[in-house]
Amino acid sequence: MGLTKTAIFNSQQNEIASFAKVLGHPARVAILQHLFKINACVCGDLVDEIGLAQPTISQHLKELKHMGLIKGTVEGTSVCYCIDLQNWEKMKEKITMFLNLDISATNCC
Amino acid sequence: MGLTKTAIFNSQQNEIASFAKVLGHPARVAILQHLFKINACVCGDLVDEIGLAQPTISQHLKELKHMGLIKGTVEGTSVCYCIDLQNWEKMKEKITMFLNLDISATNCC
DNA sequence: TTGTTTCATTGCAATAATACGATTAATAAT
DNA sequence: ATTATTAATCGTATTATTGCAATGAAACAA
Repeated sequence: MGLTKTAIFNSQQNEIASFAKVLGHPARVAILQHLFKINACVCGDLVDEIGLAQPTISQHLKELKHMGLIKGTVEGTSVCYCIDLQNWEKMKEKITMFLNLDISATNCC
Repeated sequence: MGLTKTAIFNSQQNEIASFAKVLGHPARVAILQHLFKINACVCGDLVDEIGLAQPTISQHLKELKHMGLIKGTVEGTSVCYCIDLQNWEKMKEKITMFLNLDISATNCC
C-alpha cells in the first residue's frame, strides 16, 4: 500500500532504516560530500554545484535537516548550511553498529 | 517527476545511495539482522519472524539479493537465504568510507 | 497421478518520493 | 519605496515503493 508498517519493527530498526533512507539518494550524498569538502558553511551554490533546480535542492536539504544531519543558519538573504557533527556522529555510530554485525557470522550457502 | 537523475551524479555517489537505499527499510534491516543472528541459512520462517505477508518478504529478499547482500540456495521446496559476506564487506567498506568523511571537518554554524 | 508445501511472480491499490515551475517571504541594495 | 536576491513553500506531474490477494512453478510425499 506504499505505507511502511513501522509499528511492526522496533525503534532501533526504524531508526537505522530512517538514517539509511535519507542517505539513499545521490543528491543528498553529493550535498553531504560537498559540505564536508568545503569544510565551512555553504549556501545556495549547492544548486550550482549539483545539477538540480533550487526547489529540489531545498527539499533535499529539508530532509537532511529533519534527520539532524545538517543545520542551517540565516545570513542575510542566504542560508548557510553545514554538517551537524554531533548528530552525524550519532548516526554514524548506529549505522556502523549495524554494519558490524558480520564479525561473528559464518557463511553457509 | 519521481525519477532520480542518476546521470548527474558520479558512480560512487550512485553506488553509496543504492546501498543506503536498500538498507532504508525496517523490514530489510530486520531480515539482515535475523540472518546474522541465526548465523546459518534461513528459509521462509522470515515470514513468521517478521510480520509481513509472504509476497512482501519475497520482494524485500529480491531487492537485497539484487544488491548482492544476500544469496539464496534452493533446498527442495524451500529456499535458504544467507548473508553474502564478501559483498557485505564491500558494501560496508564503501558506506564506512563515506561516513568517515567527518574526521577533517570543522564545525561552523 | 494427486495433493501438499514452499516460494516466486503477477496484478492491483494506496502511499511515498522526485523534480520543477510558480509563487511567496524575507532581507539587502539602490 | 522600489527593485533585486535568496531560499522556502505550494501545487502538480511523474515515477517509485510498499503491501497483499491471487496465481504459478517446482519439488516432495502419498
